[in-house]
Amino acid sequence: MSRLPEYLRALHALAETGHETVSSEGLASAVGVNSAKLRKDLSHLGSYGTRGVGYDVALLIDQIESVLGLTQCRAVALVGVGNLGHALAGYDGFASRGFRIAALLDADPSRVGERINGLVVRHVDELSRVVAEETISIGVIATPAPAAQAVADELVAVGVTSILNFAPCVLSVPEGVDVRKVDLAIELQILSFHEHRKASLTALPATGGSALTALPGGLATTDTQEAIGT
Amino acid sequence: MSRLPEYLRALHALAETGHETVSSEGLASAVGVNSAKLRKDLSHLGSYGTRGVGYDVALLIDQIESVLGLTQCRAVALVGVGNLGHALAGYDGFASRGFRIAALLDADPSRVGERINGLVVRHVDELSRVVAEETISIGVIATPAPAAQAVADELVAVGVTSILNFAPCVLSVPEGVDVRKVDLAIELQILSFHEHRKASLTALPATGGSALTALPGGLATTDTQEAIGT
DNA sequence: AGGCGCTTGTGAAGAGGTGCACAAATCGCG
DNA sequence: CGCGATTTGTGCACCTCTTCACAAGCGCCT
Repeated sequence: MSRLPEYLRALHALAETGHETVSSEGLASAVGVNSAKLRKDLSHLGSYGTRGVGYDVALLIDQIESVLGLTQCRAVALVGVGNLGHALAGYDGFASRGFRIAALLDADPSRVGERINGLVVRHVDELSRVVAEETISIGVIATPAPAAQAVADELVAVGVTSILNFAPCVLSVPEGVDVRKVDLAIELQILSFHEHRKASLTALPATGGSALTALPGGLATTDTQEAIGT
Repeated sequence: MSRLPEYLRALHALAETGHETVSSEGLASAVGVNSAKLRKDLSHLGSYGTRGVGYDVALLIDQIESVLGLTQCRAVALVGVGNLGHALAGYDGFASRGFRIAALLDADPSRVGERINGLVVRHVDELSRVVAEETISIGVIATPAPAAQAVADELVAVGVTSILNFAPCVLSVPEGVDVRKVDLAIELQILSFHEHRKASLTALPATGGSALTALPGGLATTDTQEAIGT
C-alpha cells in the first residue's frame, strides 16, 4: 500500500527516540490513521507483532524496507534540470531514504556540463550510455510538459520501468511501466477548492451555497489530512 | 473531487487547440479515466452538456474554475526558502494557473533579504504583518521537518486555513484547517516497491515471491497511472 | 501455576467508488 | 416533419477499502 512509506517514516522517528516496541495504537496516531487499518496493513505483510506487547520497531522497519525493496540503494536518473529539477538534485531527502541520484540529464546544451551537488549535467541523448554505466531503476521527469512524453518514451526505450513525473501532463507508457505523477498546481487547486467551500459555507450557512458544497460530507479528496489533534 | 483539476488542465489544452466541444469519451481518454466516471463527476457539478453533442469546452472551464474557486487569483505564502522552496518560488506553473506567490518567508536570518523572482525574502516572524498586507488564502511549508509543525501553528494562528506541506512529517492542526502533503521520497518509495515486485515476479514466476507480491492484483496504490495507450 | 490486563489479528458489516448498460435527449438530414 | 446517429445522465451491480467489535494469544503479577 501507499501507506507503508508513511509507517516507515514514523517507525524511523520512533527508533531514533529510543522506542523498542510500538502498539498499533501508538503508531497509528503518529501517522494519523485508524489503528485497525494499520493492523490490517501490517498483517498483510505477514509480519508478526506480539500480542499484549506490540510490534518490534527494528524488526518492523526491516520488514517494510524489505517489502518496499529498499534493502538496496536505488539509483535514479533525473531528466530536466530546470527550476524544479535543480531543487530535486539538491534535495537531501532522497539520499537519506535509500535513493541515490546517479545522473542528471537535460536537453538544453547550455545546461550540459553544469555541476550540481557533485554531479555533472549530461545531455539527454547520452541516456542509453548512462543506463549502461549504472543500474538505473527509476527515472524522474522534471521537464516542461511538452517534452515529457518524449523523455518518457526514451526512458522506457532504455529499460526504465518506473517513472516519477513532475510535468503537468498525462504520459502514455506501455504495460508493465509504472508512472506516478506529482502536480504541484493540482495540489494548490484542491486546497483552493476547500478554501472556496469553507468560504461559501460560512457566508451562506443556511442555503449551503452551490450544489457541490452541499453534498453530504463534501467531496472526497484522497490524501487529504484533516483535523489531527489540536 | 481531486480529478477536477486534471479535467481542467485537459480542457485548457483542448481550448488552445481550437476545440469548442468535447465528448466525454474524448476528454476521458485525454485524462486517462473511464468516460462513465467522468460523466458522473461532471454531473455532480450540475453542469450540463448537451446530449448528442458533448460539452462546451469554454463553459465547462468556467464551471470547474468556479467550483474550484479559481475565479479570483489566490495569494499563497511560501515558508522555507531552502532548496525546494527556492524552486517553488521560481516555478511558473503556479502563476499560469491562478496562483500568485505573495510572500517568501524563512527563519534563517542569512536568507532574509534575498531576492527571488522579484520577491524579497522576509523573516518568518513578520508573518502576521504579511497576512495583514495581503489576503493570504494558502500557506506552503517547505521547511525541514523539525520546523514544520511550528510554522503550521503560526500559519493557523494568523488565520490561514489551507496548508500545503512538503515537509516529511504529519502536521497537527485544528478542525477546519485543510492540510495536503507532498512527500517526494514517498513517491519514490512506492515506485521502488513496484520495481521490487516486478523483479520478484520475473525472477520467480512460479512461486510468486513473497506473500505480498502474490496478492491478487497487487497492492492498490492510489494515483498510480499505469499502462495508458502505447 | 493461574488469573488478569493488554494487544494483535481477523470476521463481518458498512460505506464509497467504479464501470456497465441503457433510457432520455439532441442534432442533422432526407 | 420524422428518423437515425450520437452522446449525456443515471440506475444497478460489483468490488475495494474502511471501521467496528471480538476472540485468541502473550506477558506479568501474585
